[in-house]
Amino acid sequence: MPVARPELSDSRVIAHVDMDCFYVQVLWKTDSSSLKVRSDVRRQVYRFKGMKCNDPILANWSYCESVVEQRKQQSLRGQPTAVVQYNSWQGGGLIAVSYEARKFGVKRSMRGDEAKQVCPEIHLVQVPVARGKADLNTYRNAGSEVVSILSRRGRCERASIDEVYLDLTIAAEAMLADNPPECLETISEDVVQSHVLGLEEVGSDARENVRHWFTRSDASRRDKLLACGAFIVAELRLQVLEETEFTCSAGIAHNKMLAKLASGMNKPAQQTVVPFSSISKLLRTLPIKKMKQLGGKLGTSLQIDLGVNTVGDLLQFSEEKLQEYYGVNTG
DNA sequence: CATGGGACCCAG
DNA sequence: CTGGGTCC
Repeated sequence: MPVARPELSDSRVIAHVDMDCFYVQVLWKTDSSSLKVRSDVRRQVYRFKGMKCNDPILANWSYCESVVEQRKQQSLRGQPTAVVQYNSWQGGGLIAVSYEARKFGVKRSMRGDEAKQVCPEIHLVQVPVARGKADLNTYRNAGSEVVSILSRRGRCERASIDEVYLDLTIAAEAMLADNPPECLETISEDVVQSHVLGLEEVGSDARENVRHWFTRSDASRRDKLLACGAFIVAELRLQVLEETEFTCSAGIAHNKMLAKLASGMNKPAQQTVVPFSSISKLLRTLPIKKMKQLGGKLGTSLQIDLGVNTVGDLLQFSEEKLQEYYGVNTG
C-alpha cells in the first residue's frame, strides 16, 4: 500500500529556503561561468550588432541582447528590474520581478510591454537562449552555489531552481546539547529579527518577545530545537549573502509543508519560525488553496465538491473518505 | 499559440 | 505507459 504520510509526533527541524526574486538577483552578480561566456562572445556581439548574423549561436537576436544587457548588472541593484523570456511577442513574458518593480504593480506573467506601461523606467533583461529555448542554466548553477553552502549544516533537497529544503535535525540537536541559546550571552540581531508565529505581537516590543522566546529555559524540547534551527538558518543566510551576494527568505518548522508555508510569510530577506503550539491555530483558518498541491483543480474540487475552505474543515473527513474521492495517494 | 517549459507525481 | 495536474 502506498503511504505518503509523515510520521506522527515529529520533532525534526526542517527549513525551507526560498531565494528572493532569484533571476533578478543573479543579474546583479558576476559569476565566473557567465563571465567566461560573456568575454567569449562580447567582441562578436559588438561586431554583429545591427547586422545580419550567420553564426548559429549568435543568430538569435535575443541572445545577443541578453549578453549586452548583462553588462549592466551592477548598476541594476536597487532599480526596478524584471527578467523576461522571449521578447518577440509583446515584449516577452516576465519570469522574475525585483521588489522595486513590484511597487509599481509589475507582476510575474505580465508581458514586457505591459510592464513598461505601469513602470516606464523598468529594466527588462532577457534570459539567454540556446537552441531556440530559454536557457536557465545560469540560474541553475547559481542555485547550486547556494545549495553547497546550505549543505554544510544538513542534508539538502532541491525543490526547484530557487528553493531548497534543509534537514537541520542533527545540527539542531547538537547545538542544543553543546551550546543552547539559553546559555548565550548575546544573540545576534539576525536571529532576533526572526518572526515567530503565535507570539503576541503587541506594539510594545516584538524584538524583546522574540529574544525571550529564543532564550527561555523552560521551553519545550521541540521549541528549543526550532530555536536552534532558526539560529543555524540565520547563520547560513548570512553566509549565503557574504559568499554569493544573494538574499533569501526561510521558514523553520517541524516538517516540509509548514516550512514551505512559513518561508513565504515574510519576504524578502526574512525568516519565520512555526512552533508546534502555533500549528493548529495557523491551519484551522488557512485557506486550503494556500497549501502546496492544493492551489489548482484539486483545491477547487475540495471547495466545491466537499465544501472544504480551510485546512481545519478538512478534519471532518476521514482519510478513507478522501481516498474514495481522490484515490489512495492523493486522498 | 500567447505564461513557457520542464520536472515530477498520480490515476487509470 | 499515457494523459492530466501542479509547481516554479
